[in-house]
Formats: sequence, structure tokens, C-alpha cells
Amino acid sequence: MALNEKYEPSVIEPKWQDTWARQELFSAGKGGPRGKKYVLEMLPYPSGKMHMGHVRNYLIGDVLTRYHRMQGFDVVHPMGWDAFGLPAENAAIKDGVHPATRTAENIASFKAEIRSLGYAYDWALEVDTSKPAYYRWNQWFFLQMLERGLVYRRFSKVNWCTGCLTVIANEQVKDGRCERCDSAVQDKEMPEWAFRITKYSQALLDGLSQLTEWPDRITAAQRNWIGRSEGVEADFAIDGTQYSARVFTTRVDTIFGCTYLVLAPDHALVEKITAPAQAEGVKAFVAAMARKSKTERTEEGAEKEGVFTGAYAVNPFSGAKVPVWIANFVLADYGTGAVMSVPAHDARDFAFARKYALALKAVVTPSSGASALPDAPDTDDGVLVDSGPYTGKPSAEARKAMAAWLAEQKKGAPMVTWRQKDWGFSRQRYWGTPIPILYCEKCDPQRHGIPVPYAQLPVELPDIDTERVLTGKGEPPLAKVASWVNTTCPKCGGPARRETETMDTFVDSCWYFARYLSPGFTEAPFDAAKAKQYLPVDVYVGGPEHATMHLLYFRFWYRVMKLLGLVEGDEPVKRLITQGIVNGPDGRKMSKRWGNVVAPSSIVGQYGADTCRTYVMFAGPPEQDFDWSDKQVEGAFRFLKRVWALAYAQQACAAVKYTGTYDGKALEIRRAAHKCLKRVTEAMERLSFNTAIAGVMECVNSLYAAGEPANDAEKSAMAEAVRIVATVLTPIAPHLADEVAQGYGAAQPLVRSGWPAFDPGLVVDDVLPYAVQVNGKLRAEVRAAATATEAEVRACAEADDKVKSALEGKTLRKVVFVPKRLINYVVG
RNA sequence: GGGCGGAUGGCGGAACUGGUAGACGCGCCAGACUUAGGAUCUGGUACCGCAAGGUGUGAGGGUUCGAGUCCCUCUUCGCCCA
Repeated sequence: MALNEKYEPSVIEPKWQDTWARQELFSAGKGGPRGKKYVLEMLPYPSGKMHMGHVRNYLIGDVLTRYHRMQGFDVVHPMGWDAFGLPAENAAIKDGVHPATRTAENIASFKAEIRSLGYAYDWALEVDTSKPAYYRWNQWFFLQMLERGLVYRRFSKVNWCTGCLTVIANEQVKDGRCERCDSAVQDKEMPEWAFRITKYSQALLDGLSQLTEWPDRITAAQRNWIGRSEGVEADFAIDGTQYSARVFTTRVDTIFGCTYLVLAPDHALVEKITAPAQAEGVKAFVAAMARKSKTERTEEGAEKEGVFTGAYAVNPFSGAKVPVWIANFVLADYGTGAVMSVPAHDARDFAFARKYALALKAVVTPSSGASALPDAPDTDDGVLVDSGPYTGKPSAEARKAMAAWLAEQKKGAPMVTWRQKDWGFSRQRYWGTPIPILYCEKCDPQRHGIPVPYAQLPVELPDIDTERVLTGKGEPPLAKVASWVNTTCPKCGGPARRETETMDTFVDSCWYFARYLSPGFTEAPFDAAKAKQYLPVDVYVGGPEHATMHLLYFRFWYRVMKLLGLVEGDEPVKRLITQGIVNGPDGRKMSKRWGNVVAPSSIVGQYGADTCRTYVMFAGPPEQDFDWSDKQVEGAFRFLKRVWALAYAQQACAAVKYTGTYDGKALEIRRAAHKCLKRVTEAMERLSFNTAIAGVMECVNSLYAAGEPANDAEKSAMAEAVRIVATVLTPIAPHLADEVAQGYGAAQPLVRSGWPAFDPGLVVDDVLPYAVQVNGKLRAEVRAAATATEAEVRACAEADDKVKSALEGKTLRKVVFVPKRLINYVVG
């Protein structure tokens, strides 16, 4: 089919999208000579409109999918919907549209946009997490984990978002505000369900060393988040009482320098040990702290505040009596809720001691020898002084010996504490997975919860009168649906009430990638045989903001799935790519607020999907942020038009049959094409998409420079070159590529024709430029054979006038010769 | 404060294991074709200098025949965590 003179993306793009879909070009499971590749992008929340972040995210996966397909891999590339969640429910509160309706509409329009960009998904694998067929397995996992002690109900201080009216995870709190809606977050005591992720803290930490193909910043973020710290617990008796306070410290070597103790304001001992004279002040302080959230209390810049309790604690090592304080910066739920303060060797203790004029005692001389005291604390390890029998020992040695002594005296023990907490996943909202638990007054008076029998799964969300139930006020929405809440106890057959909380949507995204492989499976969450075949995911593409949430949760879940015999191996994802942010043209984050949002649909409408794709990939390396540039978009469009115009002009070449040899211009054309092929192939392997595109541009430039092909050899070379250009452009600009290839006689989409190998004989030049340096400075450039010896290149170089004059009158000390590159004369 | 990234022309960015810095694109300048063009094609474009030549990858030092690349010190910007 002949090419049109004009490049019209709005005509060819929908045509090829239909063709690919009809031919099921991207369906997985059809085998491949080179094995499998699982390419995955993070499960999107289906908001109505795509933004450029999505475009870039899916593009990286799409380019890899097409490229690997062409290389002969069996590629799985699925897409689905993180369909539960707050936005749809909040919208429902506002306008009364049922979340399911809203979500379905959003999915439809999001999907249409995905299609308009030409993404290569296997839609047969589509998953929607808000469907009972999916979330019943969340419930199944919950019950399995409950049986194994990995789910439990606890009464604890939770982060309560005053805007979303629900509990949110620690990971979702940013600067004391809700990451989603930016409302204030309060501490609230309430019961909640939690996953015992801390049981896997060590495993998750150890597993990071396997993740060699993850960006360092992500593994580092997880390491910090898990926050393993090794130390000891030590008991300080409270003078004159039978109580003792247990402290946790990583620096027991400084314990002889402890000059006071600090308890969390809500520490259980506070009430018991406060001296009557101090009672009033302490009470007021505790009450004031209770009103503040923990992020408020501990965030940077927060003033360190405290009060004296009037009690004294006894140092287990020295017997010294030190005052006991309570302060805002000590939290009851971290470590033991009590710390020994050593102002001479800890920055926070130092600041606090300064403020309240507390004593300071140095017990470690820093290894550098230079002490910062008394203006700043010495926080480095060193050698102990004034520390009884431990005096003279280095810090590390002292820590061991002191821990051993504590254990022996039964006054403490070596201890590892973790920053990571268990994952509370109860949400007081409607649009989520119901937690499969029942409460029966008779069988379960303690309200521990009775698991719903497996046979009764799924516990489906009831249909609701949206306006009545989703009011954004009062008790959890599900509690208002009496017909659903009231049910029968599976044990006694008497009346029971359902749990009205739903699950955090991070549960959904913990295992969706496995569900994709067998989305209709009904016997288990997914078909273990498929999982064995395709997992782990080879390439996972998504935003770095998920470092300590989703990317940690799903690693945890993978280990649970292994425990349940569903998967093999420890880690779900081999290679992680975290794409950079697409900012607005003004360099600010794209946002309605700044009016700098560039909608993908408008770019597709104006220039076509291929231009949008080419630009986004050309703008920079995948992991790097970039600012949108309308001018560069024009540039991408111009390039595609140039490709098109070349293909159109040389169309007649496609029919030329030539079997002779190539020389002169014909050979040059072939060299340009094969060098391009080599360059693009190598760039693809390095995920350097921008330089891959640059390589194609260079080739197209030289094809223009070659001018009109004059004979059959040149015409045949030109046709080959255009076909190669179309082929290597397939991952980036697939519609244009297929249209051009078809114009040049291709009978099938390029994805099926494979990725060609370049001709090694055509990518090496016989004659190369050599740099000639004198003492490392460039003095000339000479041309010599690629195989030239040092003597040959010297002969050429020394014939050059500039080189001659630079060498004149100097003593030649050495000559450095780098084959194919340069020669450097070292003279004195 | 800690961790991780960056810093290269007017701009986005190239430069694989140390080997001709600035590929490719944008912008700009000039020319061609045109009634005209913000269309298209061709050429030029790191900086200083008429030139010869010199200077250049955030700053300073080091290793090396040779450093954007490796080492040390510092400045600064961004992100994440406190």
C-alpha cells in the first residue's frame, strides 16, 4: 500500500491500534525462543484523565515490551486498576454518585486514553481490584494470615486523618498532614487490624542485598525505614520505689555519662513515680502532649520541652542517682519509651541539658583526639574514661562487655529494635475490601472477632443508597447498612454483626501482579503454575515515591505468599526502574494550581501519539526529572515528518531487486543504517532511550545527505536503510513505523518481524581519525587505517606542520599510542 | 543532622571500561526555494580573539603521558528520612 505524501497521525494511528488489537499482537503465553519477560508498571488508580507521569511510566514499559517482543521473548505486559480507594468515595460524598459507577466511568476513559497512545497491553489479563472476584482473595489472604498470627487486632494510637475521616498508615503521613488530602493528622486511640510485617523486618532487610538491579536510593530508603538498631536494654531502679525504668540505648558505652533519664509523657511509670511537689506540672505537661500528634512533637525544629518528675533513677553500673524527666521527644511506642540521657555524647540530650541546665559528664574521648566539648557533644566512638572497670576500653569493646554484664546481673540484655512498625490496615470507609470478621456476643464476648468461614467468601460489599450511607460523617459507612451488618454467627447460629472496617488499598497492590497471570482463576488467588512460569517480574516501572510503602508491603506479601506455597523465591521484582517527574514548562510540578498542566490527550490530538512518545523518551534518561518543552515537542514532530518524507520520497526503491555488491555511496548508505542499528540496540540494552532516538536521527540525517539514489545498488541500499529506520523506531513510534514498513512491502506488523542483527562488517570504518597530542594537549588530527601500528601513525603525525613545530627543539621522553584513538608525545 | 542523586554551551542533554568534551534536539545566525512563510531544505553556532593562538565540564587540590570520568576538601541544588 502506497504511502500518502502527508504524514497524518490522526489517520494512521487508530488504524494500527485496531490492527494490533485484532491480531492480539501483545497477548502473552505464545512462547518465544528466548524465554519469558514480565514487564510491569505500577497498578494505577483510575482517575478520569491520564497525566504525563502516567504517559512516561507506561511508555518505559511499552518500549521495553515491544523491544523484547521483537527480540523473541514471550513478554507479559498487563494492565489493571487499583479501583478501590478514597477519591471515588470522597467524590461520592460530594455528588452522590456511587463509587462503583464513578470508578467504572473513570476506567473507561482512562483505558481509551491508554489505547490512544498505542500502548501494547494484553487486555485479556486486565484486573479490577474492586470486583469480588479479586477482593475475595484479599479476604482469603487475611484469613490465612490470621491463622498464622500474621494478622491481629490491637488497640493503639493511630494516625487519624481529619479530612478523610479514616486511619492512615505511618507511611502516608507527611509533615503531620495526610499525604492524600493534606488535612491535619491526629493521634487517636482505637482498635485496628494490623499485619505483623515486623516479623519480617530482618528478612526484608536482608533481602535488599539481592536487589542489585534496584536503584540505590530505593533500597537505602527501605533500609532506613526498617531502621534496625542494635543496642541494649538496661534497667534503672527508681529510687525509693519498687519500680524500675527500662531504657533502650545503642550507646551503652556512654552510660557512665548518664546524667538524667527521660520518659515518654505517656509512659506507664509517670503517674506512679511523680513526686507530689511536681504532680501539677507533670499533669499539665502530659495533658498538653496528649493534644499533639507525635509528628508535631518530634518534627524538626520542634522545641525540646520537658519537666522534672521529682523522682530519681539509679544507674545500674555506677549507682549514681540521676533525675527523671519527661519530654516531648521521647515516644512511648519506640523502643521502651524511656531513654538514658548522656548530654556529653548525644546531640539531642545535649540540647535538652543546655536548655534545662542539667549536668554533663564526658566519658568517651573521641578517636580524633579533638573534643568538641563543652560547645557541642562528642558523638563519635572513642576510648572510655571515668567509667569504672571499663575505663580505657574502646567503645565497641565496651558495648559488648557492658551488655554481657547487664545480662549476667539480670539488669538488661542485648536488644535489637526496629523503626518499622506493624502495618495497621483498618480503614473506616466503604469503598474497600470488607474485613471478613464477625462479632457474636455469645461466642465472642471479648470481641476478638470470629473469622468468616472460607466457604462464605467473598464477603461482598453491600449495594448502598449512596446519599444516605456516604455522608462523610459519623460511624463507618458500612455500620449504617443494617441489612448487611446483621448476620448469623457461624458457630452458634445466633445473631452476629459484621466488622464494618475495610482494608487499606495497599493490600490490593500487594499481589495483583500475580493475579494478572491467571485473572479468572477461582481455586486460589492465582494459578501457582503460571506464577512459577512467569514470576518474578523482570522489569517493574513506577514512581520512587512508593519506596517505603507499596514497594515494602509487596515484598512482605511475597514472602507470605511463599509461606503459603503460592510462589517460589523471595523477591517479587528483579529490576526496578523509577521514572522521574515530568514538570510543567515553568519547571514547577504540573498542577491545576499553577495552570501548567499539559494534557496527554491534547498532545495526541495536535501531533499524534508517536510524537508524544518520541518527545517524552527523547527528553532525558528515564530516572531523571524533566521540564515539559513545547518547542522540543515540535522538534520530535519535525523528526517524524522527516522520516515520513524520506520514506515517501524513496518509496520506489522498495521494489528494486539488487543482488550485486555495494560500494561508494551505496556502501555509505548501508554503513549508516547498520551503525544506527548497532547504536540503537546498545542504547536499548542500557535503557538509554534518548540516545537511541539520537542514533536514529543521525541516520536519517545521513540518508538525507546522501541525496537521490542514482542506481539499483543505491536504491536497494536506501530501501534497506528506510526499513531499518522503521524497525528501530518500532518501540518508540510504532504507528509510523508500521505504516512505513507496510509501504515498503511488509506483510505484518514490525513487532512480528523481529529485531535484526547488524552486519559487523558494516559498522567498522577502515580509516579513522587519530588525535595527536603533545603533552596531553591536542595539536592535530590525522587520518590513518584502523589497523595502523604505532609507527605508521607516528609517521603520519610527524608529517603534520603543527605537530612538527610543537615537537621542535624538545626531547622526546615517551610516546603513548592508543590503537584506533590517539597518539600522545611526551616531551621535556 | 543522616542518606541518595545532580551541577557539562543560551536551553534539554551526549561522552560505554580514564583517551579528540559538547553527539542528538531546541534556540539563534546565514543562505536556498518561495508572492509570502512561524512550512521545507542546506550551512554555521562552547567561550575569548581579526588571526595565530588561548581558555574551558560548580570551586580548590591530588593521581596520571592523558581526568567531565578516579581520590581528597569545599560550595550549591534537588529528593528522601529524622
